[in-house]
Amino acid sequence: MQLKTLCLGLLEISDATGYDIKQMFERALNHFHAASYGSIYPSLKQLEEEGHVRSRIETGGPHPGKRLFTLTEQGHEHFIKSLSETEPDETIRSEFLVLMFFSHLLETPVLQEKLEHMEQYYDSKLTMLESLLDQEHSAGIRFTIEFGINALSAKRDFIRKHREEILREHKESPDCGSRQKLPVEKHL
Amino acid sequence: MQLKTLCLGLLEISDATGYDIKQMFERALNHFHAASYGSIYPSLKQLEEEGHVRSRIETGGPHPGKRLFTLTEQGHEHFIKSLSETEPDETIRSEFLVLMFFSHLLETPVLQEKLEHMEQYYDSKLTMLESLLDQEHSAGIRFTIEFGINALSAKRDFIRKHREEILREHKESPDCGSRQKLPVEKHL
DNA sequence: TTAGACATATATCATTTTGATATATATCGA
DNA sequence: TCGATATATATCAAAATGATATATGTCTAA
Repeated sequence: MQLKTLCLGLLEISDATGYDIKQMFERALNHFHAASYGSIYPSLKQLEEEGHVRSRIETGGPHPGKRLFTLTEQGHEHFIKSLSETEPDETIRSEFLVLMFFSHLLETPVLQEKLEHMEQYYDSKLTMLESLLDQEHSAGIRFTIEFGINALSAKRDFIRKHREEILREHKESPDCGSRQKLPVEKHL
Repeated sequence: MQLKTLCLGLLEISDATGYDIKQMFERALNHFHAASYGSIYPSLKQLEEEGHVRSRIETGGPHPGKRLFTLTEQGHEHFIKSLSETEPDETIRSEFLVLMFFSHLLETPVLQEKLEHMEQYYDSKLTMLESLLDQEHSAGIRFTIEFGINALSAKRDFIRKHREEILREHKESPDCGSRQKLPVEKHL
């Protein structure tokens, strides 16, 4: 699913500026989809060219001149159709696991620092998600929050459970930066 | 961390062609990092220009003409440094959760199909990961596999546990495609 | 009261990455 | 020996990131 489509979806919730959309990504979609201004504004522009959204410039208010986008009937229809057609999957890019994959090349204190950092990372994400539960949400949105909490705590707990063991093993192992090849099957 | 850096890391394991690197991504890094040919080949080219890798054309073998890349000492050093400096985090893009977020706009049978699809998706990923455990691995690599299994099963089990409930609730609720606004706080 | 920090708001752009396509040879099984 | 699949490289338009620039509004502590 392209970002354009997702913007359409967010405009189902309420009329919004590009800035508002960015906010929604950071607040409500934070744990499963990111987006940058560099893609949001061009998306909105294209969407308007295609007739899926309309925009008007606000005259009053604290920020006159801001551009508010509204979904058109065509855009609504298009979103429903796209949504029905997207097959569910997920993509993960974990710098943390890259780090762990090559952890034999790190020094033990560095590895320790990374593990602690990651545990904190998950903790802060969890706190953020849990705070969302204070508000009322549709069943679907509630599902995404609870799903996120479930996944995040599983990962945090895994680190908690294995950190000491990993660190102990790591301290005892030899290499660390040496140029020798890994004891790994070529086609692993 | 850029793909270039990661390619360097994979060349720590063994000399490889662009194709081999793609294979490693699909087999060993599958559950936490993807990469396409369109970025792998250019990365390798740049890496060579920068002196981080060297390449030679194979003359014999079943595929004469293939270009084998080797890490240079400089490349090795560079990788260790980059690795120590990357702060651990992870990025998730879940089309599945996008679907769930807007699930009130889907028809119940469609939602049901998506949920089943996702459960299968996690199952097949799990099978793949579990098969990796047959081989011997460094502690770090073993960690990435077990971490992946842990996270994947948490997510699969969450769907299993809540699928019926979600579907029941969904069937009872009204909207589905209607243009009415969501009962959601604007700044959720 | 006012300077500085932070929030709101939009825009642009080089660089990176994706995803699709094209091409060619090798291998393996029916 | 035909066709499917695996090995191998390359290119490119389109999408997305991440950084930067700009401007105004609001809140707070000296």
